[in-house]
Amino acid sequence: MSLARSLKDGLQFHAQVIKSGFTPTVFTSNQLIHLYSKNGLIREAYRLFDEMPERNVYSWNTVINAYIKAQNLSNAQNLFDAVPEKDSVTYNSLISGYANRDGFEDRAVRLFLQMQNDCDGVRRDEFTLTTMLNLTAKLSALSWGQQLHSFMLKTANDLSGFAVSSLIDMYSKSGSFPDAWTVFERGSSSAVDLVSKNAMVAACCREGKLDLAQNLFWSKHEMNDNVSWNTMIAGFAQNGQEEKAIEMFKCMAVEGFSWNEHSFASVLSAFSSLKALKMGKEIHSWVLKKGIDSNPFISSGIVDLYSKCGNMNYAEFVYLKMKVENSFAVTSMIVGYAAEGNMAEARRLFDSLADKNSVVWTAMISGYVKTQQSDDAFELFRQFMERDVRDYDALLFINLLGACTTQAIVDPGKQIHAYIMKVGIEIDEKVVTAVVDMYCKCGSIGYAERIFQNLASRDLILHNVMIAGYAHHGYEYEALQLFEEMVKRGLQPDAVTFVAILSACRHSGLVEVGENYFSSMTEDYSILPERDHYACMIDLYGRANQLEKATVFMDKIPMELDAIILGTFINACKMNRNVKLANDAEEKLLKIEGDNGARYVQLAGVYASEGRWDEMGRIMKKMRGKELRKHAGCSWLQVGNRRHTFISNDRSHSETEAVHAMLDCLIQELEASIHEEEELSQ
DNA sequence: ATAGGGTTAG
Repeated sequence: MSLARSLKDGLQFHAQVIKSGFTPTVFTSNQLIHLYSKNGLIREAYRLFDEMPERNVYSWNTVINAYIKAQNLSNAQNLFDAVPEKDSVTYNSLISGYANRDGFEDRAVRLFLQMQNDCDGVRRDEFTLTTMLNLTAKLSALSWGQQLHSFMLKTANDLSGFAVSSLIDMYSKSGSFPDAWTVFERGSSSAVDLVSKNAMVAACCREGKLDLAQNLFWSKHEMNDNVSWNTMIAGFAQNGQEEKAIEMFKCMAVEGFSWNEHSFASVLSAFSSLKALKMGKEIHSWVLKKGIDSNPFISSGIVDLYSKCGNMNYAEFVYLKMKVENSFAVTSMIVGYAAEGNMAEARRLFDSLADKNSVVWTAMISGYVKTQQSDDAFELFRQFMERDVRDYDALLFINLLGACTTQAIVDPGKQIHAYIMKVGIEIDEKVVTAVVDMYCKCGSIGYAERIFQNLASRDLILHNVMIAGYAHHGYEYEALQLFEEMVKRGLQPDAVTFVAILSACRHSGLVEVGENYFSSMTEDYSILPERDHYACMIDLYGRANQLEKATVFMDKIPMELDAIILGTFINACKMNRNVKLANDAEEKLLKIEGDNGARYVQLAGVYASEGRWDEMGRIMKKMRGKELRKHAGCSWLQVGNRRHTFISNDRSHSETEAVHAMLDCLIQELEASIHEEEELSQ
C-alpha cells in the first residue's frame, strides 16, 4: 500500500484499509490525519484519531494542530491537557495558536512560562523562541523581546534565518529600528537569508526610510521573490509615494513575477489615494477575472477606492456582495458618506456593525466633527469612553480637539487634553500640534505658549500653529519674533508660515514689514504666493487706509481673482469708504458668487457705510429676487452645560438686562483706560 | 518516516 499524497489517494487508501480489515500502523494513521486536516476535513481527522487503538505523540500533535488550524482553540486546549507525554511541538503548537489569536495572548505567555518548569519539563527550543518573538512584536513589548533575544544569544538560538527575521521584525515593530538593523547586519555576515532581507526591507518601509529600503531591495536583487516586490509596493503606497508604488507594480510583472492578492491590495490603495477611479476600475476587473474578489483585503480595498472617489453607489454594491461584516470596508464608506455630508447613511453603517473597533469609532466621530455636528461628536465620544475596551486612537483625539477648535470651546478642549494624558496616548507631533492649536484658537494663548516652550523638539507645523496663534490674538510682536527664531534654528518656513506672518502684519498695520515679508517669501524662500497671501496684502493695505496701493497690488496678481480676493478688496473699500471701487468689483464678485447671500449683505454694508441707501436698496432687492439669505453671524459662550448664543441686536437672552449692564460697565472701563493711555502718551 | 516557527496587505 502506497503513501497517500493527494486527498483522493488518501481517501482511496483509507477505504482500502477499512475493506481489508487491517489495522493501519500508527505512522500511517498519523499521515492520514494530517492529510485530512490539510484539506479542512477536521471531523474526519478527529474521527480517525479517536478510533486509533494506539497513539503516539505525533498523533496528538497532528490532531491538536488540526484544531488550531481550524481556529478551534478550546478543542485544541482540551486535547493538549489530555496528552500523556507532551513534547516541545505540543507546547509550541498551542503557544503559536494563542499568540496568533487576538485576545488570547496572555495564554500563550502563560504556556511559555509553564513550559520549562512544569512536570513535563519540556525545553524551549528555537521554535518556541521565534513564536514568542512574534508575540512580543505583536504586543510591541520591547523589554520582553530583549529578554528573549538575550536568551537566544545564550543558548545559540539566534543564528538561523528564522531567528534573524523574527528578531528584525520584533525590533522593528517595537519601535527599535537601529536594533533591527544591527541584528540584520550581524546575521547577514554569513549568507543573506531572503526572508531576513525581506523583513529588513519591511522594517525600513515601516520607518519611512524608503531610500534605504530600495537600496536593500536592489542589492542582491536576483534573490528577490514575490514577497520582496510586494513589500516594496506596500512600502511606497503607505508612505505617500503612490506613483512609485504603481511603477513597482508594473515592473514586478515585467520582471516575471506574478501579482497576488498582496500586490493588488497595495496598488488598489495607491489608486484610491490618487482618486484614480479609471485605473482602480481596471484593477477591479483584473481581480474579478482572477476570482480573488472575495479576499476581504481586496474587496475592502475596492470599497475604499469607490468611497474615496465619491462613488458611494458602487461602494455599497461591492460591500453588499461581500456578505460578511468587514469593518475596514465600513470605515471607508463611513468616511465616504461623511465627505459628502451624509451623516445619516454613515450612522446607518456604523450602527450595523456588531463589532466596532476603535478605527470605526474614530471615523464616525470624526465625520460628525467634519460636518460640524459637534454635539453628536461629543455624545458619541461619551459612549466610546464608556466601553470596557481600552484601544484609543490618537486620531480620534486630534479630531475632537479640532471640534473644540472650530467651536472655540476651551473647556471640552481641556478635558480632551486631560483624557489624552490620562489614557496614556503617545503624544507625537500631530497630537501636540492639535493641542497647541486648540488652546490658541480658543484664546488660551498662555496655555499654548507654555506647552510650546516645554517641548524638546518643535517642527515646522507646530511653529506655524503657534505663530498663527500669536497673530490672531494681537501678539504680533511675538509672532514675528518666533518666526525669526525659527529661521535662525534652521527651519524652512512654508506657505502657511507666511500666511500667519502676513496676517500678523495686517492686524498691526505694519505695511512695510508686511511688504518685506511678502517679497522675501519668493526671493529668499522660493515660495509662490497663493490666494491667501494676496488676500492678506489687500487687507493689510485696506486697514492702513492705502486703498490705492491695494488697487495697484490687485492688478498685478497673476491669478484669476476669486471671491475671497474680491471680497477682501470690497471690505477694504468699505474701510476706506470708497463706493466707486466697490461698485467696480461688485459685478465681478457676483458673477463668481452670486448665489451667496453673505456677499450681497457685505456689498450692502459698503454702500450703507457711505449713506448710499439707493445703492444699498438696489443690492438688497437683487438678493431677495434670488431668494437668497444670509445666516446671521453669531457669537456664543459655554457656561456649564448651557451654550448662550448672541446675534447682532439680540435681546432675546433671558438675562439680557444684566448682560447689557455688565457690557456697559466694561465699555466704560475700556474707554477710561484708553483715555488714560492717551493722557500718558501726551 | 509523520507534527510546530520567520517576511508582505486594508
